[in-house]
Amino acid sequence: MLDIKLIRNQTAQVQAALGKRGLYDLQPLLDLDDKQREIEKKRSELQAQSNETGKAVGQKIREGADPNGEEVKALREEGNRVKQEIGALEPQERELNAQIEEILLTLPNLPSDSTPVGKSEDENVEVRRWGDELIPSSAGRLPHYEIGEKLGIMSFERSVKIAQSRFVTLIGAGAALERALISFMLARHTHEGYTEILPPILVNSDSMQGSGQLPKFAEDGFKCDRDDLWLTPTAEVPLTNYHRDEVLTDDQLPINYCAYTPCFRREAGSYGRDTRGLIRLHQFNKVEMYKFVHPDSSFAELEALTADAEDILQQLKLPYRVIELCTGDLGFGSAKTYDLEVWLPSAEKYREISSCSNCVDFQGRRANIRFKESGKKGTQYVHTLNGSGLAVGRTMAAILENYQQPDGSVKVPDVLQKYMGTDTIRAT
RNA sequence: GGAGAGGUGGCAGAGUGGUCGAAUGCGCUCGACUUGAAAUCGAGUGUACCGAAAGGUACCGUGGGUUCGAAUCCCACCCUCUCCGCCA
Repeated sequence: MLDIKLIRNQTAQVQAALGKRGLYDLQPLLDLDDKQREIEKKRSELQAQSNETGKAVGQKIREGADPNGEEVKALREEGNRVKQEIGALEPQERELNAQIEEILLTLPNLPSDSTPVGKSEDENVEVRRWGDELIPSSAGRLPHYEIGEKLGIMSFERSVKIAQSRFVTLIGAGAALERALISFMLARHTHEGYTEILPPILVNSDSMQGSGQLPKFAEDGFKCDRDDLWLTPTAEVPLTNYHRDEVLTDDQLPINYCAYTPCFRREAGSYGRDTRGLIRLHQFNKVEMYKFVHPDSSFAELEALTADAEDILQQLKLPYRVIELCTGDLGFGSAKTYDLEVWLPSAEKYREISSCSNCVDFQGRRANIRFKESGKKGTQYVHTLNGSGLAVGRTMAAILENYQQPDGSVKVPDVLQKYMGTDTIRAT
């Protein structure tokens, strides 16, 4: 959520920054804000008057005036009159506040100054590449889902029977590889100072709003209607809301969390795309990293977070590149985002496997997460960052394709062998 | 699912219609004492909104209601805890 004060006082700058993402007209919001403040001012003056009257009644009675006498009665009537005036203003103010809130909740974050300006993903900027020399020749490379089915370690057909399309069932070494990846990633992150969290993966609507999925992206989520609970689309949701409505102290920051969770997404609007394989499923596993940090350090923390995600790919020896998203492709809550894209030989393409974002104070304001700086008055909103470290299914896909061998087997990456108890996956 | 208890400031815990944003204790900050620390003593210490400021307003789980006036009374809802049932 954007700061209404910022919008009010620096309208031109905010308008320009939003303009880089698309078209947003702030004028209706500003008009509502003007009206709201005018009414609030009036109402609070009347309220003061009413408080005075109330006090006067108490005063008189304590001084021995007849509670039913003329003097007190006159004051009561005065009180009633003021109360009526207030009663007329209150619904107006409530309505205005609701409208303002509604607009604020649908405005995306401002892109950072350093974010490249562009309309679509075509204008994203490649920042760096790693592991070019590891890219295998693509001759004879099968797509991961064919490898998986040949090895007997994944089944899409049976998953349709159990659930529907866009689900996978992993079998034997496939299940073990998924589990190995989760363990490996968590071990790496906890070793580097991230505290492991295993949160609820059903979350309420307040949580979905706090991290930015609601109200705008209700279509994308799976919901349990009877309970007002949603299946988490990402661990970012429970992790953000873990500290919702809290006031932290500056010596607690930065807070680093990592979490493994299943993630659930409808993937509405992508019906024709990635219909086969592990790339786009309704349910997938992800290890997420999340930071609550001091505003002064959030952009440096984004570099660190991205490096933490990259380290997983480097340890797995998977070639990848780092993309900085342009303003037109930036996520709703993000001010600056790096995507990590891993090389998929069968497609001869890089595919997104991680997204690392600095949301600055956007989620902090939505979820009301503040911190107190010792020696300073008042509170400030924390800055939050999130990054996949990594999407597990896509990592599995990348391993199967990059590590496949001429005989049809798949070599297990060195760092995973101790988790798998084997160095090769073969058809059984 | 059934029965009961309860939700007050960073924490603990008073407060059952008026001067209560809220006693007291702990914690925290500053000061005094001390070589330093502890202990002790003194002062201070919530958040948000409006306002240039003075100041004003709101907030005692949430939302309504009664009243000139509500933490306190009434209604609804939410949540937590205990016991019973069920259950991995």
